[in-house]
Amino acid sequence: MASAPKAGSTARQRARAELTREIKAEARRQLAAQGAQQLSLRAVARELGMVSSAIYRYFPSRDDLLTALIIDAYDSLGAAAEKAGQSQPAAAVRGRWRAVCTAARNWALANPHEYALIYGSPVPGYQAPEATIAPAARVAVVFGQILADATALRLNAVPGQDAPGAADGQPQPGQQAPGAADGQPRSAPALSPLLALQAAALADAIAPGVPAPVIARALIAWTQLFGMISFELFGQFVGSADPADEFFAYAVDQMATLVGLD
Amino acid sequence: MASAPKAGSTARQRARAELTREIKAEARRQLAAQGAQQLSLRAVARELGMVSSAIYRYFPSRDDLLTALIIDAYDSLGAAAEKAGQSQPAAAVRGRWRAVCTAARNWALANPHEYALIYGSPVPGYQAPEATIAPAARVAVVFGQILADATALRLNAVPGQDAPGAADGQPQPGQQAPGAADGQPRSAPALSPLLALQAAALADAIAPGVPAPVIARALIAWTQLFGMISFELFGQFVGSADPADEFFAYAVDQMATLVGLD
DNA sequence: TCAAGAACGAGAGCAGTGCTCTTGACATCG
DNA sequence: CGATGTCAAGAGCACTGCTCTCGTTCTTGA
Repeated sequence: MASAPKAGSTARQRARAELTREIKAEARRQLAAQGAQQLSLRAVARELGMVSSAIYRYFPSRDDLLTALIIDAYDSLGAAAEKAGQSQPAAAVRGRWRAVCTAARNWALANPHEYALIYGSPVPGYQAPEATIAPAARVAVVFGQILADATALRLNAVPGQDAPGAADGQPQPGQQAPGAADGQPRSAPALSPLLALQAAALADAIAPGVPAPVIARALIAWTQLFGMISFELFGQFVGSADPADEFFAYAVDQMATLVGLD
Repeated sequence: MASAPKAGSTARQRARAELTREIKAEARRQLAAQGAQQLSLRAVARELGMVSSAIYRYFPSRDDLLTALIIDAYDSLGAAAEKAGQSQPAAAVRGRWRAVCTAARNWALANPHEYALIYGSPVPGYQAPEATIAPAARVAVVFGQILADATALRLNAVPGQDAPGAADGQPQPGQQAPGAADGQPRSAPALSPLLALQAAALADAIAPGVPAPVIARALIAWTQLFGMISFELFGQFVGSADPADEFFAYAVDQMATLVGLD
């Protein structure tokens, strides 16, 4: 984000950007080492050879430092997901889905404290500021693109036939469930009006052209993915699916089928 | 748990049990009001009119107090799930599944900080002690019973025919996927050896007689459920499935179908 | 019954935290 | 050159978890 030192700045501004970056780097180091709870402004300052009050010139409070780290974490995870999403040909939607899910898990396993920071319980009174929602959406956008590509592929494959109730994202309730013969994985219950609306809005935002029922199922897969990662990371799997590698692969596959990825 | 004052104790023991309970109650109040991070032994002591060091006679450290609260939270959630699981006739497996899921969500919404305590990021160096795993398993046990009942029902309904590869919970890989005609929701990929083993062990523990593939899918549903609740509680749904009531009902239904609940 | 001993509450104290305020040095710009 | 704004530093406040010591009180065993 704002970590590239602008060339045309005064020395003071460059020094400020530099120090801001160093503070974040040291804070990230402590975060990775001991978790968010143990992140101490004083310790960061100590490590950087400055006095604690100086930190407040750069981050007005501990929460602001944490927010910066949260944004970085979202961006880091988002970049990993995007890279994984482009690692395969656009048409290989199922392979891309698998790659993105695996990338998300690997990122979480490699950066458990960062993951806990963004997908664990939010810090006490902490309210996610506006600046976090865009980076937070990056992973969702990757999934949306895969869905959109899959939908477009299906439409092209069967030129004369519309995707079931897809055009307006607002199918008549109870009308588009018959038979699982057209790529829809299975007869699905009709979406409630509000849910259909939410799905349509989501499609408009990040997955143009994708039918609402597919979006709704993708939401399921989305929550399943991060639920699974959280369970693994937070130790909820001990005694059941631990180690979780094979269960993870199985679940990713099942969810791909659920959302109708070929 | 150990909150009922034993009758045949000395006055001192009764006073100790009483005070232990009061400390936990006040701590729970603070937890509900401000979250685990803000839970302060000193504040608890202050509120109880005692001096902070006295608390250490009852809980050797802050973590021990938190552990007690965690166990209580698991028990509270487990009790809610069990009650919901028994709110309907045993044969109504799908209705029971729905009831238990809804109960879990309602409990989480009513006790967000307690939920975050047990399903959010684990506190810094906190390692879940042995005493927590039994209460933590209560919800899983409820789900296991529903699965076991569903399996038994299916076996009784088709007396001459075994459930596919169910008897030993260890079906021959790649053998039981053909056709979705027997209650299995859909052709499913074969389980990997390790996953089949984990599922079989899990079945032995809490869901006797349930085929391994069903267990594996139930694990998916399990992680999906808590992933969904976490996303709702931790604000990951803002802008997408918020409010989440209808999405929740939809997802619960889809997961019931996934695990093959009629 | 009565003394030894365990359990207890109170208090002082240590090391640490986030954060505020003031002070004096320095760089930048008019 | 001088005014202005930025900066690091330090002292200090209120708070935290936790330890240790000190009398007191209750429990228990001889």
